[in-house]
Amino acid sequence: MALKLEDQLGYNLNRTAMLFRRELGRSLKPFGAMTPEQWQTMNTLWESPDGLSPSEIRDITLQDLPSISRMVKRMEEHGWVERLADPEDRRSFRIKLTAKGMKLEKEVPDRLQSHFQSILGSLSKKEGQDLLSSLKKLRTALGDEYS
Amino acid sequence: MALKLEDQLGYNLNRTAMLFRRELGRSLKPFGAMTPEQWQTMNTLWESPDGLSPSEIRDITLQDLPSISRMVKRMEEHGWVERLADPEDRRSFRIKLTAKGMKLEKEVPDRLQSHFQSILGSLSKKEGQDLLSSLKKLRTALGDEYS
DNA sequence: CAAAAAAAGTTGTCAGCACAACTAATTTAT
DNA sequence: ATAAATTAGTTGTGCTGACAACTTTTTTTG
Repeated sequence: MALKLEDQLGYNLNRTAMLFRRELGRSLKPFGAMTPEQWQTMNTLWESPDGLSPSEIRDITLQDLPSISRMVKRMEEHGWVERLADPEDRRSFRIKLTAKGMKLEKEVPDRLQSHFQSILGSLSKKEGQDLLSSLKKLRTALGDEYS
Repeated sequence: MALKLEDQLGYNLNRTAMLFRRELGRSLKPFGAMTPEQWQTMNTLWESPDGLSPSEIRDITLQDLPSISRMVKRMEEHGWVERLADPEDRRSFRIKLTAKGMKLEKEVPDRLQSHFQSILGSLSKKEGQDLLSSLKKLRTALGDEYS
């Protein structure tokens, strides 16, 4: 190919995301076997007092429904969430945090945030903004529609 | 959190990479059930006439050795590659393309390349360069050392 | 209103990531 | 030179991504 692998966007995008996920997973290890995907889901739930349906989680996190279905089962077993019937649609249900799940919000993110901020701190403010803007453009080109 | 999810770098990075991989997988579908990871591996092999060891593939693609071990088995079954003893190190071996595997280089990438170039074309030349540069900085911050 | 189409989840299967535990071979140290 | 440490790869397990097939419920059509 014309371009060296090291200078291809797709390669760097994928590699950076993999490293990021790996680092997140390892940082999460001390906190009760929470996976990156579970952490992402917990994050969305911490911001959603009314709970979320599996479909809503899918739209936010891009996980597929089968994975969410099985992940929620595990999160229930951990006691972080519970499934409540959706009064409006009997096909669906609401996933809501338990008291235990809510407590995790205070315990987990603090150290994580400082850790990842130091990583993102390797970029200047402008670089960060430009990166964000470019990623959003790529998302649009990849057919991702967002608000 | 202070930042909306939609404006977090990690979120956008992960989401863009997932969309990219998904799109690649779907584009690859017509070509004999090749997965994105297998395609990435084939790409490195097309540029390595002497073959690669599993460890070398790991360094290039960031896949882990267990996955590579099992992936190579499948690629052998497809008849794309073969495993040859490494005369220098009996623990290792060389993975080399078969004639069938080499032929795939001409058949697959053409349409793929134009497809993904149109996606990457949503960024200007400068945006692409800046994106690349920022991703490399993040890689470094994430402990990835590269030439 | 009844039939058809669409949507929400679940389950099964295959592929990949991460990690642990293991074997075999090579390198380093004593 | 032998013992210890390291390296290369494999196998097993749990979790996730993608897709197909399926059930149940809701929405749309005729």
